[in-house]
Amino acid sequence: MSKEEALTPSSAADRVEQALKFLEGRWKLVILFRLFGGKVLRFSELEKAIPAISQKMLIQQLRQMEADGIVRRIVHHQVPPKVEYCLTDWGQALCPALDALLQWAAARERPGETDARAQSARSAS
Amino acid sequence: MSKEEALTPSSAADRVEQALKFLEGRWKLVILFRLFGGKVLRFSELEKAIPAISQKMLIQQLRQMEADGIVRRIVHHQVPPKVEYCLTDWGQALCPALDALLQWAAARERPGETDARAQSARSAS
DNA sequence: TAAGGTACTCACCTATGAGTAAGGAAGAAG
DNA sequence: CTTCTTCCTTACTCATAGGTGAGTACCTTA
Repeated sequence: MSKEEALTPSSAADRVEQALKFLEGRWKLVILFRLFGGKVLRFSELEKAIPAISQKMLIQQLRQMEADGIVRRIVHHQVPPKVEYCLTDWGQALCPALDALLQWAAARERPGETDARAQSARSAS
Repeated sequence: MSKEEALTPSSAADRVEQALKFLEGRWKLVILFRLFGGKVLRFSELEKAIPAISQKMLIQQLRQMEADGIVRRIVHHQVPPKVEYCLTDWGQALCPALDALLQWAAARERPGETDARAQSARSAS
């Protein structure tokens, strides 16, 4: 509200698209929600928690999220290998944003939730 | 906060994915931001406002958004055809959700914005 | 009759993401 | 020396979203 007043429709759309890129990917959200709340899971635990995912996809999505700074990867140099994953602070910070999205979706077909004015002009046939 | 306590990680991820489906599509957000603020534009105006889009893509995205209940289509039965598009109330209600997303994205690489505690466990090498 | 603008449709092509199947490093256990 | 577990990689196929370019229906103007 205080520093950006010169955002055109295009630039705003661009930024949102950039933000959404972090969430794109068939399994990112599933992983995210498994890790919300400060949970720390190892690779095999995630595999068990998400039966439908393949190892390749799991690691691919995890790596992308790690590169994006959403999840943190903790390697324990043991044998057999042990690698744990958890959210970064920034990853945790997604919670309110996703919540806003959920509330928006929940307001579908439920008039008078966001603002009470009825929709006036309908079709000037 | 009051009615849904039984949402598993999977179901929550599912709902967010459902919500994000409404925004998926190369041009949806661009169109959305052109229409935010109660603006009413006709087809040719949208075409001019978004030069990179083709007619097919424009109409495709508009139709999907109309079917989703995000935009309203107003047909004037004139003789050069005139069709106008604007957002529904629900479409307008997307604003705060997208704003939350933007704020989250803006918090990247800026520590101490959401919560001030430093990240403790780093890598148990 | 012909040209032209507006909103829209259709047939086709391609780049990308998702998926499957298989294999590999690196020791510990036997 | 073989086998086991765990995490991860590589090679390949496939479905789909996105994109191009052309065409259509309608009526006006000249």
